[in-house]
Amino acid sequence: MALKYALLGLLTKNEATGYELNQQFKETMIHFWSAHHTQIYRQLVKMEEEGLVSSQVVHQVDYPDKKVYRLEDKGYEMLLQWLFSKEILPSTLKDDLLLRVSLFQLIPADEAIAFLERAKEQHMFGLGLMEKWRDSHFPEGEFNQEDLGEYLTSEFGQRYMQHWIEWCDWAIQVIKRTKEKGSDVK
Amino acid sequence: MALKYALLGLLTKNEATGYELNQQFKETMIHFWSAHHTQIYRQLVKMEEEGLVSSQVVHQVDYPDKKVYRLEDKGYEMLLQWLFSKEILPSTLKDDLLLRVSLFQLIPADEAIAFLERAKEQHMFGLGLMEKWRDSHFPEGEFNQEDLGEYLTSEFGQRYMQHWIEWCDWAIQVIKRTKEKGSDVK
DNA sequence: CTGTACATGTAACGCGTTACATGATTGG
DNA sequence: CCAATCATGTAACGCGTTACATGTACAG
Repeated sequence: MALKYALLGLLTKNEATGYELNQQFKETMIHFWSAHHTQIYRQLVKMEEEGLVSSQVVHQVDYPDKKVYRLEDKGYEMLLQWLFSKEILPSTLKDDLLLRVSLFQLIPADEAIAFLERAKEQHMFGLGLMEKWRDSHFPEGEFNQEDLGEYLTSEFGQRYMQHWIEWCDWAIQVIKRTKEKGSDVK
Repeated sequence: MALKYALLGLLTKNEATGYELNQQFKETMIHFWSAHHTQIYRQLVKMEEEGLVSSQVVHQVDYPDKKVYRLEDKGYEMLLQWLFSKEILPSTLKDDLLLRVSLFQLIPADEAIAFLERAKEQHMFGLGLMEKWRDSHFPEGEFNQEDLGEYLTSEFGQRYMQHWIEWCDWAIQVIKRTKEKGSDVK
């Protein structure tokens, strides 16, 4: 159900095509969400059937026609209701990389360390992108009231990346220490 | 595909019933994964068809019969192949709570603060559970080589909770500050 | 007498992922 | 000439969630 609210939320800022909504997902929601364009198109069709959004086809000369979606009152009401009423459940992770980490006892220590070092690089790269994004959107940490949500979640994303990187360093040290102790561990 | 590997991974430790695998998910994989028992039963049937695991029905007198699954060589090989070969992609979050945070500009500041305070409590509760679990499984931070993966991922889970809690404190302060400045923000 | 744990599932539906399809314009 | 970008989708399949179904034993 949450993709629906994500799309309604984006449409509170501007009317947009499915394509543009997909771009916005990749750009701003990367901090805490992801969605494929196929999901977005599917969801938009459903939401129009339910009367939450409406669409208008815009003819273009040099480009293919596009379909612009606009938020309807019913959609806005549903969004606000969700924002106020839904209960708060602790968030759960679901992470492929950590699943592999949880089985590190099955592979050699060197493999495990190499894995963590590559994972660290990936997250450092991600952090770099987020920092750049924040600098261009909120220079000097300044933000407008209408961007409050984005400001808060982008900080979350950045801290999450830092947490990952720090944990990688910690985990690498742990494995190196158990390696030194050698076979007398266990 | 990942649930398959999670189950194969658990079965490297011991043979188990679907019920027990579900318990183990809730207990140890809570740090980075979740799965419903219905998924687990469905996946086990498929894995048996593929010859990755085998099962044996054990009759019981006072309880219903149970079906014990055991890892087969083919399953173990597939698991190791996955552990070694699959490329490393940066992890992506998907979090309902953050989706709501990203729309905080649509609700009053007091509501937003109340939301964050409840979210903080939830994560403090989660942290407490994880700390208890770690103390009982790894007293004094000691662990056996065969538990390396669990040791590393449970640290990740704990740090993740701490990161959440710290971010909540930060976000609450940000909102309080914009509230003070009042209408001259924007 | 009620709820919880044990133990295993089916059915229905919705979300997530991958592959495929089409076809124009612009930049290197 | 090739790749990328703009723009919109269908189809197939697998994963995730919720509701329902069945029946016993034990603790409070």
